[in-house]
Order: sequence, then structure tokens, then C-alpha cells
Amino acid sequence: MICEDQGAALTPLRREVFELLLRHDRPVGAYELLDELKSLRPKAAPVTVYRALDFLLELGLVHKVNALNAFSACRGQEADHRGLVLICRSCKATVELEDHKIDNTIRRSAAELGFEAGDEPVEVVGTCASCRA
Amino acid sequence: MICEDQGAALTPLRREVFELLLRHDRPVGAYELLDELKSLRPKAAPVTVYRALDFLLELGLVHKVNALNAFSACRGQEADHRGLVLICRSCKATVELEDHKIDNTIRRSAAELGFEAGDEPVEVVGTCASCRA
DNA sequence: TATATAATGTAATAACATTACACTATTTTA
DNA sequence: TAAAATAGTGTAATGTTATTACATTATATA
Repeated sequence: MICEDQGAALTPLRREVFELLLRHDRPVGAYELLDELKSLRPKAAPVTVYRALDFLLELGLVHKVNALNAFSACRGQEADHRGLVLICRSCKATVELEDHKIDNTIRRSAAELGFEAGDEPVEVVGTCASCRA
Repeated sequence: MICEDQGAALTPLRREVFELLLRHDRPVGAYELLDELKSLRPKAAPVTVYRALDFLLELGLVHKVNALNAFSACRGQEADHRGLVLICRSCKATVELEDHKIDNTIRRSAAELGFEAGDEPVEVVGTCASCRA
């Protein structure tokens, strides 16, 4: 599992935000998260959530899904967080796919152009099985 | 080249927005585009730009770059617009990479999970050569 | 020409994200 | 341990990106 403090300060606030994210099986917007956080911490403001998210992103405990402007707790089993995330444009569901072969191919192609790919999963937008039916 | 009317109504307004995009060699934000459009059309409002962009996106003349919340004219040589776009997190420069091999591999992996990948290029965020130096 | 449809104008607001500065808690070190 | 430094949080305001709703104008079709 994830969750262990990696030397940095996983404060109660930051842990709360992370645990809220873990409760969802889909990416969640910052303001939705804020609403939920408010039941624990009435003082919470947008920046409260964004700061906690920045921290968690830096630690690699959370991913930002650009296609949805939303955040998801990282469930990856491995140390790095490379791979693909499939995003359904219609129901917003996502599936993580830890395929190092594809990921390495992408990285190599990028490297040929002098470009060093980061560690965020690559986003693939499309349509999931249920929404196609 | 691109630009030919594909049966749909490429009105003056829409063409103007598209041509503004073509002038840039990088993705451009909607509000930056709006500022530029205003010199041609003082009446332009945010929705003016977004509507034109929606139209151009649908036609496949323009891509949205989610990682930057910005839009770029599509320069792809081919009918479909599949491939990769490399995005430098530091200078925001982008490079399009029309690699069907990678793209097909991604699509197949997605398909194994019942997921049908769309036609938007896959975004790879990282660091470009000059910014690494 | 009358009607329908598509496109655009106009205003307001929603959704997402950051900046600036004050205050508190924790850690460091003299 | 007191003073200073650093890290974390509170509070308010604002900046940025995107959409909704409805009125008006232009274009196509009967």
C-alpha cells in the first residue's frame, strides 16, 4: 500500500485530503474535495486544498488528470508512476494502466527529440466500454 | 495544407480565430486569442472565441492541449490527428510527433480494456532540450 | 415572403487556481 | 532554553478559464 510518511511532513490536514481522495474511485475536482473537507475543517478555503494537493503531487501520492481538471490518489503498485491513464470523455471514469513497455517506447521517442518525459502518467481520452454500449 | 472548408460553415469569424492560431507556433490560451481577436472584432467576448474553437475542434483543425489549457492549430499532414504531443513543462513549447506505431500500440492496449481511444493526440509532459541545458 | 435554422451579440456567472500577507506551530541553533 | 528560522495554516482577495441563458442577426429552405 501507499500512505507511509516518506520523511516529509504528512500533517493531519494533508492526510485528510489524501484520505478523501482515496474514498473516490475516480478523479475529483479541487472544489468538490473542498466541500468534503469542510465537514472536517470548516475553515478550509480553496488554497487549503490546493496546497495539500501540491504537497501530495510532489510526493507522487496523487496525480493530476489534466483532461478533467481533477485529482486522483495514486494506486500504482510500483515506485515510479509511469504508465497510461484511460479517461472516458463521457462518464469521466478512468483506468490506470501500468504498461512500462508502452511508456518506455514513448520516452525513447521523446528522447530522440531531446525531450525528457516526466513521471506523470500519459493521458488517453476516449470512450469506455459501458459508454460505448 | 489544411484550411479548406469541409462542407461546414467556416465563417469569417471562425476563419479569423483559426488564422490567429496559425500565426503562433505554440498553443495559445483562449483569452490571449480573445485579445488578439478584439483588434479585428471589438465585440468579441469569451464565448465568441470558445464557440469558434469548439467548431474548429470538431472539424479537427485545432487541438486542445489539456496540460496547458491552450489551443493549437493542427499541423498534421495526415487525415487523422493521432500521435503524440510533447509539452515542455518549463517553457511550454510543444512538439508534435506523428508516430502511428506508438499510437496504435496505445490504442490496442486500451482496446483490451474495452476502451476506445479518441483521435486527440496523447500529451506527454516533460522537459525540452533547451530547458534541460 | 414566411419560416426555420445557424451564427453571433451581450451579460452574467460558474469553475478552476493563485497571490499576498498574517498568524501559529515546529525545528534549529546559539 | 530562549531566540531565530522555517514550515504550515488562516484569511481575503483576485486572477484565469469556461459555460449558461437569452436576445438578435444572418442564412437557408419551403
